[in-house]
Amino acid sequence: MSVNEKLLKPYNPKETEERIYKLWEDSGFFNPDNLPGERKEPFTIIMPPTNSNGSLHAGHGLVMTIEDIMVRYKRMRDFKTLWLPGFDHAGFETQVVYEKKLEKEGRTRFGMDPKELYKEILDFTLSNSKNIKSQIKKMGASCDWSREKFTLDDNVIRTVHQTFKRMYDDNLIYRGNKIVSWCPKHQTSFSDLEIKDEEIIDNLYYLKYGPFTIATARPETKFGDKYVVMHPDDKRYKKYSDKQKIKLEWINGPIEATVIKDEAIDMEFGTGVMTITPWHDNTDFEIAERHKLDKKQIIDENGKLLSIAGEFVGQHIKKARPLIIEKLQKKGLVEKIDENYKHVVRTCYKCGTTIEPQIKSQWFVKMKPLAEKALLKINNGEIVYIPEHYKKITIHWLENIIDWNISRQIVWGIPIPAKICTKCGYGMADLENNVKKCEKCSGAIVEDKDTFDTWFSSGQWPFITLGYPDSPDFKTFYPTDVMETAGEIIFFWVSRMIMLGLYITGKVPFKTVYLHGLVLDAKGQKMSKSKGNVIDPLILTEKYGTDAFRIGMVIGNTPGTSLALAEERIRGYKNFANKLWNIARFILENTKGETMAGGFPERNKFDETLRTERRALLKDVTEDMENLRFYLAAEKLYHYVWHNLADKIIEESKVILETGTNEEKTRRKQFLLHTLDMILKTLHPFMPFVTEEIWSMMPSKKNLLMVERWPI
RNA sequence: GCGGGAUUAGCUCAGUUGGUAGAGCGAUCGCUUUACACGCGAAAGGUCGCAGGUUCAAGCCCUGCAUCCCGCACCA
Repeated sequence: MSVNEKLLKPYNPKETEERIYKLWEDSGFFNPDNLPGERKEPFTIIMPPTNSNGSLHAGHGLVMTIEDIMVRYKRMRDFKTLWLPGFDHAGFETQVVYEKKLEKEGRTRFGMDPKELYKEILDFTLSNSKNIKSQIKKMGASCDWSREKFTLDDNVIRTVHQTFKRMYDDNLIYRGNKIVSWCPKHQTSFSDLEIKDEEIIDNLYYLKYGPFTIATARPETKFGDKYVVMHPDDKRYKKYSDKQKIKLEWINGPIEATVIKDEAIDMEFGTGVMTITPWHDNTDFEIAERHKLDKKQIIDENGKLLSIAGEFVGQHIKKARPLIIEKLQKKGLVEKIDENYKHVVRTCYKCGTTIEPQIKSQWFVKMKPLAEKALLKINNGEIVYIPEHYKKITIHWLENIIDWNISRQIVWGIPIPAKICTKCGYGMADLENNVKKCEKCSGAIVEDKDTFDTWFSSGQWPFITLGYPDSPDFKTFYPTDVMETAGEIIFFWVSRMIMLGLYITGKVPFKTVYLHGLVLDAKGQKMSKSKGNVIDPLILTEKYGTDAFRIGMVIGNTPGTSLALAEERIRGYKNFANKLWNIARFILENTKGETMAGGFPERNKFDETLRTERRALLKDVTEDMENLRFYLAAEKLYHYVWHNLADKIIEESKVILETGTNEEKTRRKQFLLHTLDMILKTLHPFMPFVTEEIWSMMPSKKNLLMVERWPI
């Protein structure tokens, strides 16, 4: 099909996109080593590794669009541009997805051979990532596939292990017997971030405990309670002294309780007296630690009562609670029940199961020293946050950081290279299987069966992907320039990358953090499978073209703000792609035979106005691009193309090209060609396919548009 | 309780250093005009949450208030 024939039909993204992407890929220009010209200054973005447990969703569409805009712009500005793609095994997330799949098949991971399970999930993940990769290509992403990384690649695991060892040697990682958040359904512990708070209305039970009345929402934990705690300043309980023993009748018979005075008690709450269950409550644990009190497990890992519960042993706490209350009532120990008690319970962020705090021996990262270093850099302004308020949020989090539990009791992840003493519980990092007995007590050791929190490894992603410490890539491209990701994972990922990056390499891993918001459905609701309102970006690109989807995701979407994705919106930008196509048709048809070489014939005042306008736009747009204000740049281009170039300039050109002198005609043709040239270049980062396609018909064309110079 | 954000046209949202309010979609009227009906033209629509303050000038800066959203912590 000749150029003109093609232009005579409406723009057809379906016919165009795959062909153009192949042109780009075959050119080799996605790889910074192959870019034309002298390029000294690098520009690097590490793509957030894509979860490989499903297919591409609208949020990914936004990531691919924004990052591609950045790298295409920088490539056109002569940077040695690297956008490094990756795929994420996504530890717990993927395991949850896979468990659901197993459930549907009537299977369960419990009782499965861990190696077998691992292999199944690996196959599942690899087949997903293959699919996602082709979907990323459909979005037009110009990333360097030759440098693609997977979070379970050998060198990733090796580096993560070395980091673990180094932190262990530096006393930044320790094995601790501490209270952790345990999900009884998923049978693993979590860090504090995998917890979702939920407000519920519950019963608050007022129970008689010897001479006291205690208030509790969880009577099922009270079997082992033998410490009764009150505030030292509470006048009501002045006559009781610290460590005083009191004999009293309790759920399963008489016990001896010990009075403890502790300032953690809120005198206003309930009766100002409580009993503690250190094994299953954070605050209680802390009180017990302070006073060196006994701790006893009441509830097992499945949420069932242990033998300490006497007749209730083996019962699930949910079922046991009313029975326990019944028994207490019979014994006359229930004073009253407040049925309207509003409080917050902590739940598993994935399944909503109530978290059961448990004391467990786990690996923890000491966060304070890491956070302090990060705070220094952030407060120094060494990392730019877009939008800015994320900086404050980060600082607030870092200033209040607590130690990070990095052990997970799941198979899908990077194994923790450590040995645990069976006698004293001491943990030892051991990369090469050298440890044969406990270094502390000489007791027998076992291999740690746990895996790392997936964020512990992805927190090292920027320097790992670039081949720390020896690779030339690491020297060239680290620290990276922009980390573009979802605002949601500012703590999970971004902040930890800063801390771990600083710790290992001594440098902040990126200079700018660009955080986008959530992509919501047209009504502004969060998309979810259960609500059935998930928008598949590929259906939209199929229907309206990838360019329409991309610019539709960008215009009017400020960083950090969530975006309601309405189909009509994308449709509107499809019309824009077509408009651009028709503008090109008009200009190319009316400038046949013209070349763009040489200067302009003498210009008159009128042309000068147009040229000034165009120059002002270019300056403005370039400034927006430099400041990552893509939503503004795109909108200005849109407005200029449609309401200036098409509505005004082309309309008056019809008259000039019809009735003008030869000189006027030539001058106008040149103006139109140069304007189209500039528009194609500046729109290219946003709408790479249609611009590249039109570019192929331009008289000024020498190389692919993707490596043309930005026209300023 | 601590922290962050939002409040601008019917809807979704822009508005960069303060200088007479913008876009898309929708709704109205009129056009098959040879780049484009995936289009063209015309008109409609906002006391910029409320109350003060700074300023020659405030959607934008300051103070207070209201409503909504999010994160963190927490009282058993």
